[in-house]
Amino acid sequence: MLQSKLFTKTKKQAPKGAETISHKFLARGDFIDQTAAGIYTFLPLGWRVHNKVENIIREEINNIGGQELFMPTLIPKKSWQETGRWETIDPPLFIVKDRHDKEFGLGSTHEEVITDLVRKRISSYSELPVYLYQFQNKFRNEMRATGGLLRVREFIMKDLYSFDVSKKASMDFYEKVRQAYIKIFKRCGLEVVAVEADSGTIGGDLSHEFILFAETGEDKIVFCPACNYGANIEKAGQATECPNCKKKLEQKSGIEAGHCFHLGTKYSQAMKAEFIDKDGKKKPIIMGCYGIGLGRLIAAIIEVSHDDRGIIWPTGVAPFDVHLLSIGNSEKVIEQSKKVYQDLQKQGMDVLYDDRDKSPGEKFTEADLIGIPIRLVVSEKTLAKNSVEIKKRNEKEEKLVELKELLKYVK
RNA sequence: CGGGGUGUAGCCUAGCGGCUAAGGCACUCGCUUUGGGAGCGAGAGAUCGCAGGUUCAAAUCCUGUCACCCCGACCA
Repeated sequence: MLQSKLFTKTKKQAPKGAETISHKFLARGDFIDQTAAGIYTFLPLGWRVHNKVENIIREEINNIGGQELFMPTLIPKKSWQETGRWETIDPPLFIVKDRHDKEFGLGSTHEEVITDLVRKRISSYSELPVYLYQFQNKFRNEMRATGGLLRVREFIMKDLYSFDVSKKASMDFYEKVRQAYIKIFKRCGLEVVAVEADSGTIGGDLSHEFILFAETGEDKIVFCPACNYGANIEKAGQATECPNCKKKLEQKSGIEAGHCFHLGTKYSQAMKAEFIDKDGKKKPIIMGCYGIGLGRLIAAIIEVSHDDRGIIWPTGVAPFDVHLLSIGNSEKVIEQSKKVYQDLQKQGMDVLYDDRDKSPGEKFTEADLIGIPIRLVVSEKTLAKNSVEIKKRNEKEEKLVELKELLKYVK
């Protein structure tokens, strides 16, 4: 894409109110725009990142047998009442009325809807397991939104629901999701730990949070550096030594990047989602649910991957693969830049080409802020040596490579 | 929801009873410039969040209201 056509514009100063690093850089790079408290627009660059992250998650969840579907945002009161959550959900639902005064809760989580789907279609053990997921807007009526994308009131979540015939099968899948999550976070450049947590109003008998250690995190956890045991501080209570290895526990703060719940039969019993087992008896389906908030994940990536100049996107989640800058506006430079741009595109690379008539300093500074992993420069200087300069965002030194060798270095 | 804070041009800020509301970024035009947010000149852009009040005079003081931010509580 030509940067001269890019809708968004970077800013020298972050808007007032932006306090966390991720919020400042997302705002300055014009990845997002605030519409209201805790409600954001993803602008073209931000949405590209969002799509990259979404696709990583999609691949990994498909790999463990997930089938993608899409459920509605408007969920009738009746559905929530089946499980009693119309009253008990906290933070409370956003409630809207239709023109006949009928009430709906905007989806904050979809156990009721999906359990209804499954009970209408599943009747035998032979039809299980099923693993269903979606990417969908979630609405959370929080008391207060904080930290840019870290805690918002509307966001897109990947929510996966598992339906198994036995506790053992369900726990095996729970473990598979855990492994898939580790892969997802790794591909996003994050090292996370799974810690024991409370299951809140979602319910169930077992729950893990995937925590990324970061100063800006609002989740407090205790962590055992010796054996990697961890627990949410509410779950851990007053414990000061590790229940596994008895070593001293450390307190850390972190960002909750994902959450797994083993629900058991909480929803299937309430909603009569049952199957006929081999022995001919009706049994409730064993369920689990698994969420990742995409916006928060994106913010988390920035919290751990940046320098004082801007974002350092890990390869794979960056808005573009390559940022090509042309310095100087001689015919030769422009012609050669265009050629490099086209050649890279032919190779299937996603290239942002800074074709604007701006000062070099401005282009460099903006490139660092936006944080695309590979930066190429075409200028009189590089052309004198028949070369292109290449610099990785996460490295200090740039180097010259010959034009004909370029593809080897970029791929 | 309790406590604190802030609303001035698209963004960041100055002005805090007194003349035509000031500066930086961004924007438009011209010339220059081209390896780390360029220089000079010209220009456009604001009912000072909104409503009411006090005053000869209100961006400035008072009351109300709305919005946003921070701390706390809450958090699927």
